[in-house]
Amino acid sequence: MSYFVQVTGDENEEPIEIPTESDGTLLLSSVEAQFPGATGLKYRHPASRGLRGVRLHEGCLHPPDEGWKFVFVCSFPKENKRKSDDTLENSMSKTQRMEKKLQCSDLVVLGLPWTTTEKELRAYFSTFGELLMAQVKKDPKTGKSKGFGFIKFADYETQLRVLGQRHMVDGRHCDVRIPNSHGEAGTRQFNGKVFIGRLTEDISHEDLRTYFGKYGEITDVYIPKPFRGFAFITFLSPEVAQALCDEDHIVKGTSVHISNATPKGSNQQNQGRGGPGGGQGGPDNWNQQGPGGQNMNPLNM
DNA sequence: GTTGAGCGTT
Repeated sequence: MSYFVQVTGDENEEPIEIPTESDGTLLLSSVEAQFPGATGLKYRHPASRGLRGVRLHEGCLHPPDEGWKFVFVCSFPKENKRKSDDTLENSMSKTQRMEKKLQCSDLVVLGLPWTTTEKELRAYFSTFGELLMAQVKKDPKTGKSKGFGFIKFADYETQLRVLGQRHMVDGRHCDVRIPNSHGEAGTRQFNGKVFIGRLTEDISHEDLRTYFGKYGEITDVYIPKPFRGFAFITFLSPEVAQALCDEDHIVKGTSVHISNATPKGSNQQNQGRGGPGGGQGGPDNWNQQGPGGQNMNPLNM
């Protein structure tokens, strides 16, 4: 005789009744059929008021001593590892990525007065809409402005409005354009490694892990020492890395650019190795070791 | 101490 167990994906949702097996156990696969991704069940025990897990053995969920008379809630992986606003932000960026056209990009602001500060830049462009980032590019030695900067808006509509007109900042006409660097570079991705460009020195390993950990498990973060303005992040999932490629992300107020960890100017390191057809310096060759155990691939892929 | 088309420390 089979019994129906009330199972819900969330404590506030209406339960679905799922049939047990003839031996009184509930198959995890039956639960998964209704709640894809579920890894187990839990329930709130009336006496202890605490959440209790249901015993799971070889795909069979075993009833508590009281039987299947509670409402059981599905457990999902990583459920407690993530704050709710994190998951929100996560799914947000996922849907935004599907509509890349509607996503704001960094904008370059040309023709700024030499004296305009980041604060003034922000003050001016904030009048159009929420600003996520504002930077004035300066000479690192003198600290003087180079006369241009970068901004990023939260809303695409705002971006369109700002792009469609000329601007007056501190008494000087300025142009706002889509940066040249925004082109679609190599979309190929061979593993989970991405290049993080335009990094600033105040961004640490931990900052990168914290920020990019939202998108997937990170297996490595590499920041060259001495500082060189870039880093590499390796994700467990190549798909995650792929999805992030060619995007701009704001980490600690700096817009960093993510791109494929493939060297830009396919360097000639593999020449003379006698690959058929002149060895096109592809990923297959990159793991070959040079003399002295040196990795021939400059990017350590 | 300057400048005025451009593009962000691979």
